[in-house]
Amino acid sequence: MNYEEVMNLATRRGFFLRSAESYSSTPAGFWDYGPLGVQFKNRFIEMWRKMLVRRDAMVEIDTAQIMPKNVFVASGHLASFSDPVIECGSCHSIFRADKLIEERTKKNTPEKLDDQAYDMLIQQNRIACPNCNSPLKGTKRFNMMFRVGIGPQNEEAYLRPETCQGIFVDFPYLFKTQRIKLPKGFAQYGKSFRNEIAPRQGILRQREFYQAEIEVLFTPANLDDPRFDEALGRPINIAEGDTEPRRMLASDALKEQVVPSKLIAYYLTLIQSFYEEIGLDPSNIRLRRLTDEEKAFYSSVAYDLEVRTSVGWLELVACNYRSDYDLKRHSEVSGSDFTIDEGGKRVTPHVFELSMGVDRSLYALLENCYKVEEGRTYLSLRAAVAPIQVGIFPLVTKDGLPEAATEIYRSLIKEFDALYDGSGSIGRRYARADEAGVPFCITVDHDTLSTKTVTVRNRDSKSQERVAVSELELMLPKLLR
RNA sequence: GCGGCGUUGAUCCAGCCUGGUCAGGAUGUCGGCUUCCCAAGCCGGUCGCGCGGGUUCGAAUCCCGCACGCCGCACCA
Repeated sequence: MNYEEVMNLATRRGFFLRSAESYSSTPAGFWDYGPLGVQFKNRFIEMWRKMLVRRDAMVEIDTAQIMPKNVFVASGHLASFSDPVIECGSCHSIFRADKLIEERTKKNTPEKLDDQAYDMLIQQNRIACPNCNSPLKGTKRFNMMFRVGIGPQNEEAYLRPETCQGIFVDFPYLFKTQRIKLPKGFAQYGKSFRNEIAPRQGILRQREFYQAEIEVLFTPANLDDPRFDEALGRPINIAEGDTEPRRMLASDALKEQVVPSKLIAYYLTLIQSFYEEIGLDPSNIRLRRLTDEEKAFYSSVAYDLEVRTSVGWLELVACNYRSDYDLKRHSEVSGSDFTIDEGGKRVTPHVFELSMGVDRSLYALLENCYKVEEGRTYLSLRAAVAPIQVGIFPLVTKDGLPEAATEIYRSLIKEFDALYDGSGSIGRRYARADEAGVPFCITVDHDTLSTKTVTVRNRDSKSQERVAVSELELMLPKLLR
C-alpha cells in the first residue's frame, strides 16, 4: 500500500479531509478530522495517557496556544526558528542564504550570521542566482512562527510552535503547588503551529498540527537514578545514522554508550514500547541518534523515533535532551525564579523531552494496519485504538431481527462506541465495518430470538463465536482491551 | 518559491487533441423489492467539470491568471 491508497480510504470513511475543501483557495497544510478520525485520535490520546502519563505518574496540563513575544525571545524561537533566505529579483527563486554560500565556497557557513553578513559573502564570492544567473541581494529572515496581534494595540504575540513552552513557563507554579519532586514528567496534548514555506506530504506536514509532548524535569544528579533501573531489561531499536536499527537491551545500549544515561534509556524504552503496544510492528521502529548538524538549536543529545512507511522512515517523536537551556532562559528573560532546592543549593532543572507528532502517528498506524487480503480491505487496528469498537447487525431486515438488534445496540451504546447497521446485505456490512477497523461485529440471527445468543465476528480472522446476549457486557471490555 | 505535469460527484475513471448532438461509466450511498453470514441481483433516487477572467452564437474542451496537488530543486526545531 502507499500514501494515496491509505488516504483514499481515510477520506472515504471519514478519518481526515482537507480543511475548507469547498473553498478552492484554501492554503495547503491544514486538515480536518472527520467523525472516525476524531474517535481514533481520542483513543490514541487515551492510550498515551494510560501508558505514558499515568504509568509514569506524570502531570498533565493544558496551556494557552497564544503566548507573548518574550516567551519566544527566551525560548530562542524568535531568533533561531527562522532561516536566512535570499530571493532572486529576476526569477523570484528563493534560496537558503547559508546553504548557497556553503555550496559555492565549500566553506562552513553558520546559519546565525547577520543578514548583512550573508549579503557581503555573496558579493565577495560573486554568487549569482543558480537558476537565472542574475545578481542576488537582500537576505531576509523567514520566521516560521505565526504572528498574532493581541487587543487593540496589536501587542506582539505568536501561536506556539511547540506545546512545551507552556510547560516550562508554568513550571514554577506547578512545582510550588503540586508537591512535586524531581525527576518528574510533565505532559501536554494540543495544537502547535508552524508556518511552513511549502508544506508537502499532505497530513504528514501541516501548518497546524497536534503534538503530545512530555517534558521530564530533573537535575543531573538524577541521570542515573536507580528508579530507572527497571528499563534496563527492556529492548530498544537503536540506529546510528540512516541505517537499519539494532534491537538491543537498554542495559547494552548503556554499556556501548549509544545511550548516555539511565534516565534517557528509561524514556526511550517507554516511548518505543508505547508504539509497539498500540500496534506498530517492532521491526518497523527505530530510534535514530541524530548528528550534531541535525539537532535542534536547544538540544545536546537527540533521538528521533521513526517508523518505516511507504514514504520512507517517518519521524514520529523527537526525543531531545534540552539540558537546562529552557528554564535558564525563561528565568533570565522573565526575571522569575525557575530554580529548585537540591541539598541546600539552588539548581536549574534539566529537561528531557518526548515530543510526539500525533497526526503522523495516526497516519503511521493506519498505514501499518491497512490490509488487503482475498480482495477485502480492512484496518487491523488494535481494539484499544479502534474508532468504533463494536458493530451490531440484524442478519436480515425482517422477522423481528432489526428490533432485537436495536435493543442490543441501545444497551451497548451506553458503554461502548457501537455502530448499528441494517443496510444492505450482511456481507456488505461486514465489509464496511472492516474498512473502518471495527474489531468485533455482533450479528443477530433467527436463533437469537429463541436462544438469546448472537454471533461475535472477529475482524482479522473473520471467525465467529456464539455468545449469550447476557454475557456481552462482561465479555466486550476484555476483548477491547 | 522556481520548473515540469496535472485537477471531472464521497471514490476511481472516460470525454479535452478535433468547441455544439457531452456531462458518461464504475464504485459508494439512500429508498424499494428480493435474498439471507462475508461488498449477490433488480428498480428508482443522490452527488461533479478547482476558482476567476477571456475568445466564441456556443467552452469540461481553446487562451490567460490564481489556488491546490504530484514530481524535481529548495525548505523541513
